[in-house]
Order: sequence, then C-alpha cells, then structure tokens
Amino acid sequence: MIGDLMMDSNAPLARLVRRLERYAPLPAADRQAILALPAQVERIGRGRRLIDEGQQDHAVMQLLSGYACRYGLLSDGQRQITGVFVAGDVLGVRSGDLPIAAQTVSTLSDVELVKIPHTAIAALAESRAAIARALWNESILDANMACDWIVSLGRRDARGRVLALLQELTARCRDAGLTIRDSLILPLTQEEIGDATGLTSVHVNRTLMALQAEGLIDRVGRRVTLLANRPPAAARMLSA
Amino acid sequence: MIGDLMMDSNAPLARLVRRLERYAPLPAADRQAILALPAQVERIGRGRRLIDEGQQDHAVMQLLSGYACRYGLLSDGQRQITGVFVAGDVLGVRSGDLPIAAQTVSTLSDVELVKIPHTAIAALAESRAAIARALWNESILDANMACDWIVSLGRRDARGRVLALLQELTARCRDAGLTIRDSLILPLTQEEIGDATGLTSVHVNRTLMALQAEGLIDRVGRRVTLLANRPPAAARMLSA
DNA sequence: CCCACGCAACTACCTGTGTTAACTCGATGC
DNA sequence: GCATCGAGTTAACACAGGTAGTTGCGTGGG
Repeated sequence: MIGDLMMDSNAPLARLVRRLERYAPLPAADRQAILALPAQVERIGRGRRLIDEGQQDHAVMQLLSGYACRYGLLSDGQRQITGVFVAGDVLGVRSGDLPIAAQTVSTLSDVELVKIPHTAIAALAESRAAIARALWNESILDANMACDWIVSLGRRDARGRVLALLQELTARCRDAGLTIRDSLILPLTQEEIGDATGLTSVHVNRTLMALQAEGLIDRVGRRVTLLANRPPAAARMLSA
Repeated sequence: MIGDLMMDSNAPLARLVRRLERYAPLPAADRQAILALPAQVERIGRGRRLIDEGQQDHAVMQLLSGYACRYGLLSDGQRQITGVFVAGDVLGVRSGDLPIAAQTVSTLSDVELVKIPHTAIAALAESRAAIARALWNESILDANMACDWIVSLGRRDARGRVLALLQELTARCRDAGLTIRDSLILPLTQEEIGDATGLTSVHVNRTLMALQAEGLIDRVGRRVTLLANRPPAAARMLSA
C-alpha cells in the first residue's frame, strides 16, 4: 500500500535520492529502498555538535537547511575547519568497517536534517551495488575537496585563501539554490573564516576590507557578493 | 586448474588482497576473484607521472616498492603535495561514476607497481559487495588523512608541520616494514618536503637543522631518525 | 679526468601575518 | 535604561617565514 505513492518529492528522503543520483541514476528498486529507510527529521540549533571525533555510533545525516562544518583540534586548543557543509550535503558517511569518526562535525547555524541509523544504510549498501557506489562517490568527492583545500592552505596567501573559500562557498550555495547572482549570506563569522583559512580573525578582517577596497567583493552586513573571478572573458563569451 | 594453487603469497596480487583485508576479511571467492584479475607489473623511474589531473582513462595501481606523491599546481606554477604514498598503498581508486582524476600523482623514487585496468576493478566492485566496501574504505582513509593534513597546514608552524610529516612518514613506513627503530631513508628532497608542508626549501632546511640541534631528530645523509614524540610517558608504561 | 648538475647548507634582508589591545555597534536581557 | 556580550574594525609592534643570493659536496656522464 505504500509503493509508488511514497514517491512524494517533498518527503525528506527524496532529497537523499536526488543527491545520490548526482552522478549516475539508481535503479528504481534502489530508489524505493532509500525512500523506505527509517528516517527522522530533526531541528538543531547553532553551535551543536553532530558527530564527535572518536565517537562510534553515529548516524548518516543529510542537511536539509542550514550550514555545518567539520574540524580538528590541536592539543593547544587551536581549531582548524576542514570542510563546510551546505543544504543537501551528506554527513557521517562511512563504510561498515571503519567505525570511528575521524573528526568532529558541528553546526554553523540552525539546521534541519534527516537522520538515518547507520546500520540501515550499511545494509542497503551491502545488498545494492549502485547505492554503495553512490555513497563511495561521496567519500571520493570529500577527499578531492580536502585536497583542493590543502593546496590553498599550503600555497596561497591570505587573500588567495579567503577568495578561494568565498568562491567555494558561492559555488556550493549556488548548487543548493541559496544564492542570488553570486551573492550569499555568509554562514561563518570572521573568526570561523579564520579557522577555515588558517588565519586569525583580525587578519581575515584586514583581508576582507582589502578585497572590498579592490572591488573584488561587495559586502552588506553578512551578505557577500563575488564581483571578480567570474569566468574570464573568453569563457563568458561562450555562455553569453 | 588455477584455483588454490594461485594463492602463492608472492604473487603481486596477493599483496592487494592483504591490503583490502586490512579492516575486514574478504570472502574466499572474492579473494580468488582479485587474484584472477588481469594485472601487469611495471618498474618506473623517479619523477614520472602515474596519473594526470583531468585525465580520464587511468588504471588502479598498487605500489610494490618505492614512493609516490599526489599534488596540485597553482596557476603561478607553485606546487603543493597533498599526499605521500609508500609501498602497499593503492592509487587511482575511484568509483565508476567519477571518471576524472582530481590531482596528479607522480613518483618520488624508482618504483615497482601492479597495474590493473579500471574496468576490471569496477566490474568486481559492482558484483562483490565486500570488495566495493574495501575500496570505499581506501577512499575514506584518504579523506581522513587529507583532513589531518589540513589541520597541520592551517594551524601548525614550520616546526610542527615538518615534525608531523616525519611522524606520518615514519608511521607509514613502519607499517610497510621500511624502518629500523623509527629510522627511515627519506624519499623526499628538502624541496619536496617544502612542497608537502607549504614551506620553502630554505625554511625546511632551517627547521631540520633546528630539530636536530634540539635533539628531536637525528640525521645522517638522507637517513632520519625520530627521537622525540615517542608516545608520552603514560602510554609507554602501558606497552613496556 | 673534468665538467655539469642536483641537492644540502648557510647568510642577509624583507614582508606577511600574528599579537595585543583598543574602540564601535547592535542585539539581548534584566 | 543600563549592563552585557558577540561580532566587526582598526592600530602598533614583533617575528616567522619568504626571497635571493652563494658555497660546497657528491655523483654521473662524456
């Protein structure tokens, strides 16, 4: 009696299906299996931890709205953000064999998310190759984004790192439909931008002011607009 | 007629089996399937590229001996190494859906490796859940190591980054049986250490000299020994 | 044999970023 | 209506690390 009627595209799990089909379509039976997963929608406030480093029993979650970030801490208490998550992103993905979360994930804003017991996801991945592959894709993309971040941190100066972060955020928010013409409301305080770029909040401020003075970005309160680093002229001509 | 006799543990593919069983054993049939994979052993000299960023048709490889690294380039030609690979590590792992290599991989020394066509691996992962999961594990670990690297680059000073690199290399070489009492022959020039840590070769040199003067490391030519950052006293007592 | 070359080692000088310490402004709460 | 707090902003100063050179050693090639 559930069957096809459950294909309601407003259901939170429909969004997970869409996400997992980003790179390759899933068999209809796999789609149904995902929609039938036991899931729970939660609202959580800003600054709450979703996954703790070293913790064993976490669930797979998909952000429906809001922002979160993953970070590591050093023994002296310094924090480094290693990834930002926007609506649509999937957190806590792991195979069944590596039970320990490597880093902490916490919310940057109030969020809504769907939570699925890890055992249910693992069982699906075990029996359905296409779903396993889609989850695997998430891990690969995660690694790729992390590598890009390493390049930024290692070889760009403050200006370049802040710009790269703004560009990445803009691009990801655009994909999630959260921007208006390359303008978005920054989910990060300047302190948090510093934690993401390996700078101090003071220097982040200096850098943002400089970027604004140069006309590369526009800022009104928390709303930031990227004015430069549009595709270079040649590429713009192609799409115009 | 092949069957069990192929379980010769000297065969290069036996090492791949061992690697993929690091976290969970594989069914015997899966082990056999891996051993039956079409594979090709190659020797390649130092400084050769194994995978090119943006290239489509690369194979899955396992290093049998030697060292390699993955890196990204900036438009101004600066290079940032995002990962070092030692004997036993698997390169070019990806699901079937994301056909493009995100970064370049090249050798740091003369290497021996087994090369397996990607299509053969993908077919195995498609039909054998345990193998898919083992490959997925490799991607997850890759992402985890990248995140640790981000923390180092963002929040540690030169001393901390060089130490962290030496510790990681020592640990991984130890797992591969390449160390004698925390001492290993560095596969990286100081310039390459700089590319990995986001420093210049000049400053890497300063830092290494300082670490040696402080008695944290010992160096004879390219052979480096970690003297400090052994497990802290409490942990040592447990294992003693 | 000598030359070229890559790599390590070292120096002097310069600059980007961290540090510290103000001050402003709004929001929140009592 | 005042105290409090978090976020952003600015300034002065210090230092880690970059830049640009030179030296010297070892190795491999002609």
